[in-house]
Amino acid sequence: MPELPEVEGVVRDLRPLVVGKVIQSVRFSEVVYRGAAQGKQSIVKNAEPAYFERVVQNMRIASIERRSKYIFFHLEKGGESFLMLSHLGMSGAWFVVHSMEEITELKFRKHAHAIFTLNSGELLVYSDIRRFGELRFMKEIADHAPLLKMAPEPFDDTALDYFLMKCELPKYAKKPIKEVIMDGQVISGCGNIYATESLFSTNIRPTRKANELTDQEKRALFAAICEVLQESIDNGGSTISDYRSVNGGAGGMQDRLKMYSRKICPQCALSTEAVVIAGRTSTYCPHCQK
DNA sequence: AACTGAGACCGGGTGC
DNA sequence: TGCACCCGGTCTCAG
Repeated sequence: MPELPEVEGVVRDLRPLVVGKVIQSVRFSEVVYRGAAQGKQSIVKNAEPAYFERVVQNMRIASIERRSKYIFFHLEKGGESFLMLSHLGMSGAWFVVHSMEEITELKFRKHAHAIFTLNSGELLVYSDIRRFGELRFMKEIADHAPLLKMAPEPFDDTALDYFLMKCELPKYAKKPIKEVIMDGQVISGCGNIYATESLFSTNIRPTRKANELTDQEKRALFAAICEVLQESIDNGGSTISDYRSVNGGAGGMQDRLKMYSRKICPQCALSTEAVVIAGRTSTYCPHCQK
C-alpha cells in the first residue's frame, strides 16, 4: 500500500528516467477501453481514453512532483502546460523499460493499464493490479476539487498548526485520533501503516477521541508522524504486498515497522489487539498505548 | 449548508 | 481443488 514515503520513492526514481523526455503516444489496456465503453472510469478518470491518447501526444515531461499520495506529471507542449495526475491506489506501480518482458513479475505485467512510448524508445508503464489507482488529465489542480482540500505537506512549516486546528473542529473533535490523522484533509500522506506506527511510538491508543489528547500529546504525535515518514523515505518505503519501486524493487521499511500487523508488542512482549477504525484494521498494544 | 454513512471500485491471498 | 470472503484509499451520492 503506497503511502507518502512510497510515492516519494517512486517520484525520486522516475525523475532521472523520464523528465525531459517526450511522450510519443499512449495506449491503454482492454480493461480501460472496455470500461469506458460501458460508462465506467477504469483507471482513466475525467476523460475518454481516446481524448487522453490524442492530447498527451508529443507532450514533454517537464517535471514530476509528489503532493500527498499523488504524483503530478507536469507536461508541456507548444508553450502550454498540463497536469497528469497519478494516484497509486492500493497496488499501482510505474516502470520504465525497453520492452514489457523487462517487467519480470507476471502480475504487474498482466495488469499494465497505460503504456506511454517515449521519444527515447523506452516505455513508461503504469501497472495496477487492483485498479484502485487513477490517471487524470487536467489543465490545473482546480479541475479536481478534492485536491484543493488537501492538508499541507507534513514537512511544511504550517502543517503542525493546521493539524492542531483541525482537531478542534466539530467535524473531527470526537473522532478517534487514528481516523483523524489518516484523513488527507488533516495531514497529507499518512495512511494506515504510518498512523499505526506513530501512535505506537507515542503510546497513544488509536481509539482515543481527538479532543481528548493533550496539546503535548498532539504535538508529540505529529512529530512522530514526520519522523516515521522520513525514516521510511530514507529506507525506500514499505513493501507490503503490492508496493514496488520503479522497475520492481522492494522497500526496506517493512522490516522496521514495530506495530503494523504485529501479533506481539516489541516493547512489552504482550499480545497486541486489533480494532477496526473507519473501516481499517488498527493494531495497538493495550498495555503500552493508553 | 454541512456532516454521515453506504456504496463502488478490484483481484490476490487466505482459510474453510 | 474450489470457492467464498476479506481487505483497503478515496471519491461520490443519497439521506
